Amino acid sequence: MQKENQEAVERIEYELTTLIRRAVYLDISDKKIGHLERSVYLLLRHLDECGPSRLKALAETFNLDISTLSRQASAIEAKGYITRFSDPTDGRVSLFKLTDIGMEKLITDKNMRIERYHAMLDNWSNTEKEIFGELLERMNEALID
Amino acid sequence: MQKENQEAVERIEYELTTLIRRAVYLDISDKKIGHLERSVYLLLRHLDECGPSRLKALAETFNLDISTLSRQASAIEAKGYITRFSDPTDGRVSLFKLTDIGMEKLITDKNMRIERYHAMLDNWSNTEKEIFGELLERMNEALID
DNA sequence: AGTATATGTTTGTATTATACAAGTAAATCT
DNA sequence: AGATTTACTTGTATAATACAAACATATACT
Repeated sequence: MQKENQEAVERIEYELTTLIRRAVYLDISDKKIGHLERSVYLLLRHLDECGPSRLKALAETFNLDISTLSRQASAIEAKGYITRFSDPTDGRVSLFKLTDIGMEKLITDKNMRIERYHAMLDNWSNTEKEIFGELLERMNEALID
Repeated sequence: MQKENQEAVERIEYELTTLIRRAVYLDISDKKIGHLERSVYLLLRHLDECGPSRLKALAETFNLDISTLSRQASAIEAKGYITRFSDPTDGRVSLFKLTDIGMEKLITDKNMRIERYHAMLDNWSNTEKEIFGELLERMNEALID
């Protein structure tokens, strides 16, 4: 079953698998130079965007087991970036929200990341950046099962 | 230091981190339905593209420790997808190459992956796919330290 | 040639992220 | 009020990884 755009799709497959490997490596290196780990960054970012969240919702967002999120959240809480409070309408539920420190960390880290993207994409035209962002967004839509 | 294309870059940063999380998850799910793990897939693909390779070179390619590659390669060898042979010019070096079975596995897996990309990108135009592939390739260039 | 040093790989050990299962606490249903 | 469900935590096992030590082979120096 040969597709008309076989080559383009093969290239996308190739480049995306490569990109993921490199990006994951970059995250690991980042950790060593003081950036937040990706998991922490994503969790803080989610709380910032979506407001207080419970573990179950976070686990679904990140496609991870609740027990994993439970430990992640506890660790991030211990660092003082988030706090936990009881849902007034349901005593079983722990809700998590950003602390001021967490918000500062998030902003700092986000800016460092964006700064790096600026540097990496220095020689791209505005239009190219816009198109890339748009296509990435569509790719992300497509990646949802 | 406000950049003229701040928004586009922020969007790229956002979408890329999201994409990585989703893609990593997809890889884990894939493993469960019979696909090769990403690490195995990448190693087989590299051997196919670059010919017989030594551990040190593989470790550098994937930004992993040599000891990690040593174990990965042994595991893949045990499955029969690659074989090891001595470099005739240097008795210390083990070179790895694909077996016939490994090549078959690689082709099958690659086709499954590409098939899925075809399905995911079904409603993209040819031009969009081409542009996305090209920009991904440039992004990958940019990601090299 | 013989010893010291460098290189390539393997193996031992510790850490981390993860899932699954069992346990605990709180809410809901009857 | 007791049974069931839901939300979370904790115990345990596994896998991927890095770092360090060990081992084998090659190269360099004298």
